[in-house]
Amino acid sequence: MKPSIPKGTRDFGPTEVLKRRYIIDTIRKVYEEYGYQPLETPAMENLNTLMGKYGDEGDKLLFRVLNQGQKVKKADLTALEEGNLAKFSNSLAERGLRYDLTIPFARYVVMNQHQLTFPFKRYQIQPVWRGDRPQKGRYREFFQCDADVVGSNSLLNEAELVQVFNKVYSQLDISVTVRLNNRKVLAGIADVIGCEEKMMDITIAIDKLDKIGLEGVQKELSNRGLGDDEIKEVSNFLAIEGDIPTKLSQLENLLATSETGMKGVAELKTLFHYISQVAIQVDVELDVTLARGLNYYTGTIFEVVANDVKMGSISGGGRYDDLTGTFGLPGVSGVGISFGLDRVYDVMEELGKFETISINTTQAMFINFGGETEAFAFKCLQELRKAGVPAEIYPDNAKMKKQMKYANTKQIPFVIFTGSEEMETGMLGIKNMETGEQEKVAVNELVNYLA
RNA sequence: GUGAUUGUAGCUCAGUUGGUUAGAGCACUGGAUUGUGGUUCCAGGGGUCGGGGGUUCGAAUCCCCUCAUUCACCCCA
Repeated sequence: MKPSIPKGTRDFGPTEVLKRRYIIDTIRKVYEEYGYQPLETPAMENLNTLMGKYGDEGDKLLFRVLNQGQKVKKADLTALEEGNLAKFSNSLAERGLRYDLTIPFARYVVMNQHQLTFPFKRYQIQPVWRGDRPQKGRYREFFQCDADVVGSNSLLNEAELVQVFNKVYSQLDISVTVRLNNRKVLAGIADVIGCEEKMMDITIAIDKLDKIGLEGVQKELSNRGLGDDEIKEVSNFLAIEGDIPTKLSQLENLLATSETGMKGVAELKTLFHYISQVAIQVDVELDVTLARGLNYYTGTIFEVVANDVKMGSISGGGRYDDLTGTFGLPGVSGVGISFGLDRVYDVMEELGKFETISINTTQAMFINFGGETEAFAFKCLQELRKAGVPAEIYPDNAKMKKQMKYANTKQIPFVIFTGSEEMETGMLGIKNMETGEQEKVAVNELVNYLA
């Protein structure tokens, strides 16, 4: 048979793993610097934990884990006959692969509420699964790097998360724009035009502004059932321009009649004030058209895009006022962000940011000359490892050329010769693979030489 | 779920209006060089042309089906 892996999944070879680890380590260190603590949850959750949390689209994209053993008898064949495929497929599975890290976190918080000290700050770097059609920057298995804080309404949390974006992307040397908005502002827009129930339709439409333009948005609003006057009012919001204080005051004017909207503006004002107090190198924008994010966001919304690469958002996040409510713990507010590891990787690859990262860890390799010298080299090797120097010996007495080629391909910086002559004199030949120079070094000097 | 795209050696790709034994570069193996890689030269191995069916004297090439890929829409990291 021809070997293959499932659609939208990937193998990661040694160099890819090292590059991915570099990104993960960068994010993890910044998270820890800001007081977030690690958490890991199972790949699988009970389906009822997951269902209904991500909208209809999300439910469709959930990977279900088929029931096994006696549980297959639970299959609802009546539903199948009636053509109710959704009901039928739900009867086949009770568990599913996690779709994001936020819902499992909420579940964890509720289950452990009495053990946790609030505000609780956690980070989580694990894979998630979605049954999308793969395309650029979109995979069926991908890593998210989340940081969330629950049990605090303070906008200082939001400000710190912007700092986290700033620090991580500065360290990774990616030029990005952090876009900010507030769900309450979006609700306010629907509010002032008297279409509260159409908030989702409006946000989905205006979110496409940069993609389909003003006329496209207006057309979409019309398709979604808005009248001409209402569309005109929405257009006023799309026309907001200028620096952040200007935008905020324009928003204030337009939203004056909406309590919710004004609250959103006030929150944005506070957040931008906090941000202005600290050093931020990346671009931070207020974008009224930013609507993206999952259904449960209620306050601040974050999105990060790379400035020099055409790719969807590489990070996102937001505040959710009642995330744990569905699990029986109402009134706990949280805010969090997520880095899309795979997209960050793709961006860095496209920008050539990995060229300076070393793909090798082995510092020295012993050539294997066979016979007694093999054991001698093996013994010398132990000295290096004991001193913490990553080293290896070529395991077979292969041709010199083959061994050298192996060291060269693996980019091992030093090759050590321990033939019969070296064994007698105790002076080992050590070759610098970069310069091609070779020297004689005593066995007990090896560690110092390589240090 | 919708619409396109591309499938030829391990990888990246040529392959003319359908015409002899399907090619190149890189990679790999051996040799020039029996204790010295990365440069050079020589030689070699490696192909169900994604799969199935059809048209034809003849198909990598044209038609149909199918599978896979990539991209876009929807939605999202």
